[in-house]
Amino acid sequence: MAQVKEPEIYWHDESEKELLGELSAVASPPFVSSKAADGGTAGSLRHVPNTLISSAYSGPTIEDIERALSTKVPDVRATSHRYRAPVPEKGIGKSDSKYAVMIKSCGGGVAEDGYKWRKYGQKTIKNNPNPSRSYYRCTNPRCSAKRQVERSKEDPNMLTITYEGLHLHYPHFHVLRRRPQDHTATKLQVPKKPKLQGEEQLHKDYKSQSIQGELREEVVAVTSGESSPGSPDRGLEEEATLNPGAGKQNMRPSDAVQHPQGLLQDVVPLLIREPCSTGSAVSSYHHYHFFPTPCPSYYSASISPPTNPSDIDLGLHFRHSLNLKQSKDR
DNA sequence: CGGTTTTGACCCGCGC
DNA sequence: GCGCGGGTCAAAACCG
Repeated sequence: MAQVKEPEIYWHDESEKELLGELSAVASPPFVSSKAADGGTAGSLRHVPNTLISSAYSGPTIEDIERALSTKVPDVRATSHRYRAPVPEKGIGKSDSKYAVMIKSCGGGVAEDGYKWRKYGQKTIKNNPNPSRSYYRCTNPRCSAKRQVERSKEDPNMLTITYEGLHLHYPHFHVLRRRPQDHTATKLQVPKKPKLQGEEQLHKDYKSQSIQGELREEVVAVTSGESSPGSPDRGLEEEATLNPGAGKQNMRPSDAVQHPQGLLQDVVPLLIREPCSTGSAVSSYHHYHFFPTPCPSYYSASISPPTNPSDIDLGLHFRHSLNLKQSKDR
């Protein structure tokens, strides 16, 4: 794989150093990837031992983050709400850190991935019968992650989500879930008027998204746990930012129990774990059921371009986990 | 009222 | 140099 280069990341203050310290203990990236940049065949499904998940990741690494943090640049964001995100010619912010995920859309929307995105543009794409590509940027001001969502040319039911950049914070729901009171609040949070559909609704419902506990725990059990203790005194956002988890190499069994949701959401985009959580009905009303309705296409996600034999077929993994859960429920 | 989405305009890289 | 197309900006509209 091409060496991942430095992202353009702007840091505001000394707290970033703390973040760096936390990140240094993290082995898990925000997204599964990837050797995606190494090339391969999209859609190929292979079952790889779970233990390879972390090793298969070839996206931004801690080293990359450290390098990025070592290259401080003037903080444009801090001085102006309007900024033009620098797009380095080379580096993590560009092609090397792109992860294309193909996912079958259920219900006309795109799946949640655990992060909060703000749409900043939309373009019609030439040679694509499907109307447009949407551009999203992570709402976390410290985060330079972006993603593009477009429908596949071949199959309008397939969404191609291209992630670009690196999340330097927890997924949003991770924070919600980590606090018992938040969890309760989330559980009771039901939108009064689910109106929007598809991707739009996704963003609206984002804050009410909760973890589908049972499956999540199953998946975590076969992948990786999270050991960062977290600080109950920190605010949500701060906790999300400064406490991005810890690597499984540091994990103790008790940690997995304490934080059953683990790092999964840090590692696997929720769209893969939960590709059908595309609307308010799913994300808001069914907090404790992985899928409210049968969704035959779940886990049809694949990392693209998949690359080499060490690629992970997360889909197969999670399908397996889901099957376990469904059998239990029967 | 603050955050998000929409959407036309603008910027910029690339190919010819 | 020019045109094209992808990516981003930014003001207005929308929404809770």
